[in-house]
Amino acid sequence: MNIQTHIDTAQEPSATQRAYLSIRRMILVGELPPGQKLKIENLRKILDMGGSPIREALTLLVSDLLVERLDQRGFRTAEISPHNFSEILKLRCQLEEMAMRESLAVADQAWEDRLVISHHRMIREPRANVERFEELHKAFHMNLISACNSPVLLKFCNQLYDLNIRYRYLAGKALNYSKRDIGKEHQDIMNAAVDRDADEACALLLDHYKRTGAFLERHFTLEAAE
Amino acid sequence: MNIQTHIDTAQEPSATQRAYLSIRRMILVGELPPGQKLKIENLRKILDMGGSPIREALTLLVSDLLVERLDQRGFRTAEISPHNFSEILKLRCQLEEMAMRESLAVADQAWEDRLVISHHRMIREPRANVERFEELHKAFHMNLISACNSPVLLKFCNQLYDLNIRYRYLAGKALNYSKRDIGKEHQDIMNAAVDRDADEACALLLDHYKRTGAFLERHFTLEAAE
DNA sequence: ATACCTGATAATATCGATATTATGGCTGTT
DNA sequence: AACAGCCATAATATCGATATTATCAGGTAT
Repeated sequence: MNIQTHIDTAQEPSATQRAYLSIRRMILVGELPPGQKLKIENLRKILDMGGSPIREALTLLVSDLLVERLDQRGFRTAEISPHNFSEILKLRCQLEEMAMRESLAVADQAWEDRLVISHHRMIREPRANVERFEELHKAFHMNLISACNSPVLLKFCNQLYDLNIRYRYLAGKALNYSKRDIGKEHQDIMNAAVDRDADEACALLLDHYKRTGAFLERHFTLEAAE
Repeated sequence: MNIQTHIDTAQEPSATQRAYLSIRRMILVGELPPGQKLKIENLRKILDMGGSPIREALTLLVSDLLVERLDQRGFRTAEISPHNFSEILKLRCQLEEMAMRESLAVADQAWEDRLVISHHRMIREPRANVERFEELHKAFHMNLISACNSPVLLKFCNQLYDLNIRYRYLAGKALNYSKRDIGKEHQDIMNAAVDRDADEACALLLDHYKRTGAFLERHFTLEAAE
């Protein structure tokens, strides 16, 4: 429910857990569009369970900022807006820079191993399987900052990552990476990180984010203007 | 449930809302000590309501980091530790500085009015009524940064504020303000803010936090060593 | 004596049903 | 014709009960 990007305690998940993961996924990939009303009855049928775990899952999603609760009028998926996107991008850059610097300052061998492994897995995954790739992509980015000795900061970064990826999914095919070599960007960031070169790693990371950000910003601003 | 520090839609609150506020208060002021098991049955008796709103309130508190959920073993209040305290203090300083600068950069007359009013109310409140004073104290601090056009950042600051205040309550009477003039510190921060002097306001604010922080840090570190 | 298994107990997680509350169309009035 | 108030409908919020799961004490085997 929280961070646990790399580990996954393979237990039979509770109904709440299943509901949380399912609904979260549906929101992130856009199956449930922004502003969509979330009727308990509907979700019950889809997920085949009682109302209580659904309510609980939705409540968890509220604090992830992926769902909004209205007085006594139920839940709906969070709205999107150009401003909200800019806000998330900006915060993400600031918090991840903090986290990166702290992480690199105390990073040990175990961290380095984690990082290299997650990078390897990411580049080995065919880009065709979008959701799986995004999962590995997130794992890589979270591992960069994972040595940072601040669970709360990591939690915030994790949340912001999810909020951001939602916009990426919503932009969907419109995303145009043609002028970029994403693979090289990742490689360079990792190299700088392994060298413990915080300035360089942060510069590359923020550039990595801002490139995609600038594109998406334009995309959503234009779309909102329609 | 979210920010709403200054406004309060005076509607009859739902059972969930009541449970959330009650339990949150009990954790913050230390009536429910750190690590305390939270049995639904107990809370039902105390709050006189069904189990569902309680569960939902506890779920909300999980994402406030005030409550922890254990697999299938229920809930308990979050543990405390010197390291956790330092982490919160540090994050708070960094995030509030960001928020303060953004807030002052775009602050308008309405913001200034809000700030002055909340300051006035705070200094008028007798310190005897601790909980009421703390409420006003929080309102003042949140108002400083309230013009910042970033709801997510405000939400984070709000959360961190609550996590921090919990430590203050736990230290309780041990808190020794004798060498400080808290009233003047607040006044100076407000003056700098009203002057839109971001550097000065931030310097004073961080000093304000770090003074209390340094004391509490010592307090909890010593206590943990016992 | 220690460790492991087992059953009784207590607590949780979940469900189905009910009471409460919002919504939207309809009627009557201005 | 437009608007306000009202009623039927649908959805939510909440409750009480049940099934599932963890905990812990007591007993047995090593």
